[in-house]
Amino acid sequence: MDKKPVIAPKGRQQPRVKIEDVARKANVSPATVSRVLNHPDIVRPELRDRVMRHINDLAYTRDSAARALKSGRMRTVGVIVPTLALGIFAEGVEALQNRLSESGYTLFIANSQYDQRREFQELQSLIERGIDGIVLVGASHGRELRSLIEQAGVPVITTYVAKAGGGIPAIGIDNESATREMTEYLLRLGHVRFGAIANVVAASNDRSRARLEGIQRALSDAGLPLKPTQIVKADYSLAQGRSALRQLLTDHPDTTAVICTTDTLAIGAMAEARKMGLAVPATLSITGFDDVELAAQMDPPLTTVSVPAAEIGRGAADYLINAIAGSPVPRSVVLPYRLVMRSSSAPPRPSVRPARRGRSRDH
Amino acid sequence: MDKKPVIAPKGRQQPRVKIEDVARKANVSPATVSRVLNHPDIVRPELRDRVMRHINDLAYTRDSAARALKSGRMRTVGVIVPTLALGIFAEGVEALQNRLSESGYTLFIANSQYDQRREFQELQSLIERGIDGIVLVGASHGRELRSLIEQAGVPVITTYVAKAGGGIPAIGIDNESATREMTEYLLRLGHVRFGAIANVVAASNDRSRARLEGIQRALSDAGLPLKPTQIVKADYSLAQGRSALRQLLTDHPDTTAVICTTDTLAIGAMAEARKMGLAVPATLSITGFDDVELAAQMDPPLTTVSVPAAEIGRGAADYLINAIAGSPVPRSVVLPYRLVMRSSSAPPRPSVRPARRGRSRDH
DNA sequence: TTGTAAGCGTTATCAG
DNA sequence: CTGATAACGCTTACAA
Repeated sequence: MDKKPVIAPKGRQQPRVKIEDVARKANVSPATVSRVLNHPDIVRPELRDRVMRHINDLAYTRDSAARALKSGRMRTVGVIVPTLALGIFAEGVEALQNRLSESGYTLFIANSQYDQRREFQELQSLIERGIDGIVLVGASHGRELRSLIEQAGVPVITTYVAKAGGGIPAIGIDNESATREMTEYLLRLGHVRFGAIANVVAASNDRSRARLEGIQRALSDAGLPLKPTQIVKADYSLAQGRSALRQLLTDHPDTTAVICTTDTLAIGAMAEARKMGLAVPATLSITGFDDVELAAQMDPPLTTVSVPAAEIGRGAADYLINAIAGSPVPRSVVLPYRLVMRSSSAPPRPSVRPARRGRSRDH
Repeated sequence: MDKKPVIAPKGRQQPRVKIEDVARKANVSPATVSRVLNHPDIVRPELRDRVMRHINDLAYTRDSAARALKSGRMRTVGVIVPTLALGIFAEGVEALQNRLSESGYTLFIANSQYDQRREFQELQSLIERGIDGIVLVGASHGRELRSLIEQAGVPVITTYVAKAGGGIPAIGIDNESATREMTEYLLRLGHVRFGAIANVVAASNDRSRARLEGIQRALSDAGLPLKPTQIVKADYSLAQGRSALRQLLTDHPDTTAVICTTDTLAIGAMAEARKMGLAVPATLSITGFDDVELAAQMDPPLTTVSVPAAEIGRGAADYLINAIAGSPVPRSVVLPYRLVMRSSSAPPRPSVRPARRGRSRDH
């Protein structure tokens, strides 16, 4: 009896079963075995069954490297997300993988940490791997990357945005329009002193940039353009949501509505508001973006924009599967977002103004 | 002279640059080009540089299928997680991918939705893809799956647990010991009426099962064994944390400490406690597990167990890289967890009991 | 140090 | 309907 050493044995295990082994056992040629697997309908049923039995007996599976070499197709798709730490991307990737898996594709994953150089490198590595399709996130991609894609001649789709430059097809939502609507909703409630917290620190985060533009545009159109100090830039952490709110209220203590470009920031802002003793929404309305699971469970529940991440993932999978097969595909797919009005937003308190203020009358 | 057949490989655009093209341009043999790429040190520098120039000129990259076929190595690793929706897994996958990428490996990802059958199928598909290593999650894997792994002869490691059955190496924490410590801490604070909320609904969630056992064992050892109604089973959603707390307090209104097997459940429980008007921690102590980003930002901040997810991901990558290379590898790696005492836990209020009691003297 | 040539396992073509 | 055979693009003995 051999005692298991702490050290893994270096030796290669028993050689893989190959098509020839099956052929020999079944007394047919390798070609026939191949046909049984790839075109069962052109093999005499009786023979087909016999071969199949041997295939199962030997637990034979085709070598994917050899298949890929022969056919030029890997049946593999790659995705590069900025990070998996954001639930919204994780959800999209999960849906993408599930749909691809149903169609016999396998998914390579990589992350760029919001760094365009890293994105390029990871993509290069994936292309060298011979992937048949590429899923990216966002609209901002260097022209270097676009020419890499072009040269590789691999179908690509970018996600979470409604359109992208360089002729790259996209599937996602119109981020700018979503925040514009959200802002208009707050305007209708009667707000006039706004603040925005936007995670536009990462150069490549065009989603948040578009969202910020939506806010700015709506407010400009309403004759209430945001001053630079009314916009606090942050990364995507909860803690930055807190400090951003604090800074915003230091500069503009009379703000009544804060629009955040992600739920994470909004949740941080709500936490800070609570700590500062500000009632949400009585004193301050706060809104987010993404509709993460927690949003609905906050106290008060967070008003936000729901992003159909799973649908984006599935749509990207379908797009690529069709494109790879040479089937016709749409140029772009704009998915609907959904404004979810919850209790973190309300009309501003009428009595907020400077001077001494009497007791609030509304409750 | 064999001209290229009229029927080009379906769908391929301009034929790929191959090693022979580079060789011709550089006036060397294909073997030399190959050596420049794979063993640069054994090629005369001058020649090497010339070849390199042509490689760059033509933007040549090796066909990975052909390489894999020849070498029997795909330089590819696969991971199967229950879901990416849990930040803890997303974080681990991200770290895993980053480390693998540094070593020239690419990561296939799949998810099982906590379903052992799906896990088996996904693994089968990955193995057919010729992956060189496998990362799994948790200790519970059917013997069918284990024999599949054995037969494939591919290195494997399972994560987030300290040990697994079937001789599978593991990297992770001792979940049972962690909750035992947490429970003992609450006992030391003076709690005697406990409740547990555990996401043990998914049959394959052995992490939470182990955590629950840790709680039970500590309480049994303290002579305070949990009754079945003191244990509420849930899935891993925030909403279930809410309803679980409500149910627990319906059955045992005098509970002073609730131990949850995940932060998500704990956060749900805290939300519900607030809604019910129960002060945390004054009336009720609540603890979680995972130390997600939000835990520290809660009000009050959540006492929890910090799980080194990134370290687990990196460790799994290193393990596989070594195992694939035939280097010695440890049988298992137990990583330290960290109890993070925050303000959601405190001694029970002395005045909860029936009969009158003197004022507490300790403060 | 560089070139030649033999496969790696599969599948498509063509002949039987 | 089935069998022999020639690639697919690359790496690595082995030869020069």
